[in-house]
Amino acid sequence: MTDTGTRYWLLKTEPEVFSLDDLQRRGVEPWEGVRNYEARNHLRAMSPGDIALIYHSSCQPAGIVGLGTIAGAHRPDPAQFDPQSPYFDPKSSETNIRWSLVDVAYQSHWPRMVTLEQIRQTPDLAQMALVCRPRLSVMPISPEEFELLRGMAHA
DNA sequence: GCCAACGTTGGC
DNA sequence: GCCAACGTTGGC
Repeated sequence: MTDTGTRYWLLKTEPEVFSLDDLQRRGVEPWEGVRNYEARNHLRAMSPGDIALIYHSSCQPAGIVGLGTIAGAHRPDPAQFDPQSPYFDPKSSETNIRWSLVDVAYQSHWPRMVTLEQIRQTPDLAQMALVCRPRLSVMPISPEEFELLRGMAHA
């Protein structure tokens, strides 16, 4: 019997490029441009209905601002085949699809942002890849971490 | 298959 | 905008 429980993921985005407000306006957005194999493997492990914690990076303050849901199975990222795209990858082909994306649907803004600083100051969150692996842009979140973060957002 | 050079990420 | 950390590339 495979695990069918809801899983939790963290997705980073630079709000100057694409923010949670943008996701709310769009409704659903293809999460394109992930070009790191570990992050890609996490995308490929996602299932429809999984929860995405949306994290704003490269801004002041950085932190988790709300939630999305994974809206469909992963699929090839079309940008890898588009020479006009900044995410073009000449080594990708139809028979060697290097990069994947998932579609992310807007769910909610949290009542208050949970900042990176708060996360760092919380001992039970010190194992998060966000802290230990600062350059990873897609990462799994445990149910325990999710509940703790959700509580901080609603405190 | 090692590893130096290079490019990118992301906090500050 | 700086720069440390670190993932990726490519010459050997």
